Amino acid sequence: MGAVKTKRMPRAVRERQMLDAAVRTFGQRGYRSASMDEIAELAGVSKPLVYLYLNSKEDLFTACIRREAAALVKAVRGGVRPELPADRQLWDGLGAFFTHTAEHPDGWAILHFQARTHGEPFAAEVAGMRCELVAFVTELILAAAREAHRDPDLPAREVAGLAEALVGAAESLAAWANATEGVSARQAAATLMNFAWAGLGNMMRGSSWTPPAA
Amino acid sequence: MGAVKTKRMPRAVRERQMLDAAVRTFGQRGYRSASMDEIAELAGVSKPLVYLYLNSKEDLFTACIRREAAALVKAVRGGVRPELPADRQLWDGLGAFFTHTAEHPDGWAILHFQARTHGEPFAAEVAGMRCELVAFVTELILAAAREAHRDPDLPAREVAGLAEALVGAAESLAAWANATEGVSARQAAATLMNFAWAGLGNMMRGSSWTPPAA
Amino acid sequence: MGAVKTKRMPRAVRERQMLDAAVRTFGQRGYRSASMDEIAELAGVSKPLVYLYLNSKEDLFTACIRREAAALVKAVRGGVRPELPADRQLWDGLGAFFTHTAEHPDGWAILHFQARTHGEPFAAEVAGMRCELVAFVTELILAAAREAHRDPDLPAREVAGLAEALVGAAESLAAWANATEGVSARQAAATLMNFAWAGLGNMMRGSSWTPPAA
Amino acid sequence: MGAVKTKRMPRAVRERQMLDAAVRTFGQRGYRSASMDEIAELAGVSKPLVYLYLNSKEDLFTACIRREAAALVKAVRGGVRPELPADRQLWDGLGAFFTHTAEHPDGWAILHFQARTHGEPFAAEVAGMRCELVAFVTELILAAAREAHRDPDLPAREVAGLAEALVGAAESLAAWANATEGVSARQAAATLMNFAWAGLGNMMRGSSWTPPAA
DNA sequence: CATGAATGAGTTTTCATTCAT
DNA sequence: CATGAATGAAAACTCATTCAT
Repeated sequence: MGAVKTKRMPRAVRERQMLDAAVRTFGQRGYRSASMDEIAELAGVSKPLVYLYLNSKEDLFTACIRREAAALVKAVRGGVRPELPADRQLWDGLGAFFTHTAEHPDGWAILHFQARTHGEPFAAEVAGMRCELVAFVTELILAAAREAHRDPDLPAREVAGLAEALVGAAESLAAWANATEGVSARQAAATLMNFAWAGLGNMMRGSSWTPPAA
Repeated sequence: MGAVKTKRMPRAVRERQMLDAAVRTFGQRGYRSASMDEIAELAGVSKPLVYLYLNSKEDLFTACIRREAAALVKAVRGGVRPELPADRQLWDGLGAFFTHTAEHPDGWAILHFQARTHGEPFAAEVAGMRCELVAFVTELILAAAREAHRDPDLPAREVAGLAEALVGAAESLAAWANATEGVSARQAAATLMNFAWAGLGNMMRGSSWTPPAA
Repeated sequence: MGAVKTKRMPRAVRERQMLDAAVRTFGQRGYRSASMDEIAELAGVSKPLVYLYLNSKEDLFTACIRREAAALVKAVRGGVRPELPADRQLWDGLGAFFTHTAEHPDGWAILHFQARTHGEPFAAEVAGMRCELVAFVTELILAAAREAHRDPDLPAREVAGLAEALVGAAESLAAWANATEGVSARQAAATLMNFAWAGLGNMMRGSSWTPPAA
Repeated sequence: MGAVKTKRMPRAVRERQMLDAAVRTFGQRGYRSASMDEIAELAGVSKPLVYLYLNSKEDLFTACIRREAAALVKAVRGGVRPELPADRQLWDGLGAFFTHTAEHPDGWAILHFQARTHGEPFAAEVAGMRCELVAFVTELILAAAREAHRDPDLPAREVAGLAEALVGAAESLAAWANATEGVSARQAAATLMNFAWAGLGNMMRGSSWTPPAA
């Protein structure tokens, strides 16, 4: 395991090794419990080199978050083809999401668990990624409405709520699917797709559950 | 006025103060970052007293989790009246859930973020509570099916998936509602209720979105 | 075990219980590792009472040393009958010594191990007891010389050395006999008696091993 | 002059300094009372460095025991010349023993007092060294018997008892010689040598003190 | 560039000891 | 008398971080 003791590698490669090690360590131990010693050792470099390239533990963690967030967004966006119908795009996007999180459990642990539990600087970083995903889902909802020849003037607040709930449910299900034996990415996607499509149909039909007067 | 340095309080009172301080500190700083010093100071007692009453940081954290989990379950169960129809019960339960989490943000942070990111002993504690909530939702789904004079032989796996997604979405929305200015517990509940009711209707109708052959 | 929760016992009894508990705890855990909490609990009294009666941990330990030292000296002196010949007295004294230390292992641990490893105040206390024993042995040696109609002008320094070596050997053998399965007090005494009697005979005969010029 | 705050020394040197400081501190204060702070300060380094090189207080103490035990055994074995007669070897060995313990009082305190009073892991370490010494003495006793043209079938148990008593007496006398003004290593060795030689002669002659019927 | 050597500041935890009731 | 409530002080140990070489 670990990197073989090779010398004089270009900086970019070294940095990648460090980030790999950091993601793994942060993902498994958590931000506070992970030690720079452990990360440096796993990366196969000396500690001062980590500091030279990545400044501090905080910066290192931030770099991890950014890299993993970008990778996730790229995977989701790259998983859909814009020329297909909206429902198919949503399906493909969910599939890509669950597949990516299942294949990068440490990265997902960082984004979902660690980054949000250690103060503003990190939480904000993840919030940015979440925004992108919510925006992406919102687009798809509106596209679906257009395709159904519905007036695009769906109530903005409800669309926002739907998108938010959908992303939130996806995040929860990702953890569940990762942890539960026998639940595949495809099954998780199917469960959620049904959920989402029903809610969306309801909304476009204008029919909804009416809360009591309270 | 305020918490003047009062001395010699009965043990039960002091323990409550300590737990209050601990919940707040753990919720805001995270398990590892929270220091026993800070907790003791916030509780207005010396550190040795915290150890005398609560043994260790681990035990203290566990005690926090238990108390907050019990309080949340009690709030949800106490928010519904079993003689009402199932949909009304679900609505009331969701309302109670969002209200309670909004009113106890630190407790919710502990349950949702901190406890799950710091190893088995803690995660298991929360998993117990989650099970109770999922079971509660599952009951309601089945009750709703009965009330609609549907055969109660809904596919178990789908009901489980629905309940899981619903609870997961609720958990995510709780954080969102807490963080987003202008989103009330009532609104969060409404969004989710619509979502849930549509999914449930779909399921009972047997209609669902069909994934492509892939 | 422990003392049954009885109230209002005379001070002397309470003190005895505390010393019993302290001897046991100090003997097994060592001076530093023994905690006042543990001692108080084992004695079946509250901690402040221990302080009321015995002042401090140091004083408590000193009291233990004194009691156990006195008991040991009393056992040895009480084990011999002055009207018997010197060799029989030595034999009986050694027997009493090994029997007592075997029957009071915690007390012996305090005297032999703990008291000597924790600084002057305690070491001095034990040194006193040792002096008594050495003096006792010296008496016997001189008595033996008299009985053998030897001039009592044996070289003082050699007598001192012999007594010292004898007591030292006895102390070491006590630990060895306590720890080694199958070595009884009687056997330990026999081994040492042979040793001693031979050395004594040698000395009285004036014959001794002569060191090289060096 | 003196130990000016010198920096950046090779690891081996620093380790030696730390062990020196630890032996001194443990020897004088005892295992529990010695603090890592004090040891680090006496060694002229920071505490983390002590932990970096020697892991824990337990490991540090074990390292001390090992070093001092090895040094003592080496001194004794190195003090004798195997080509000389057995009695001369015993004399030289005792001399080396008393000289070494007198010159390294802290090391001897660790071996004789501290290590044996603080639980198995440490006691076992010393027991090993003791075994070596007892074995060495046993060899010499048998050699002496051979030189005296005695049948080498001395009773094993008695030889063991003699060796044990001899080593025990030596250990006790070492403390006595260290503590008593005006008792040199040579004198201690002479006292014990007489003792031993007489006992040995007795044993080879088959004559011994006979305990009363009891 | 790369690294072995080094540390300041902080962590959890324990313990002897004292009062107010 | 007896005790539950409370703490100051210090212990072992860890970690992010920096230089001199």
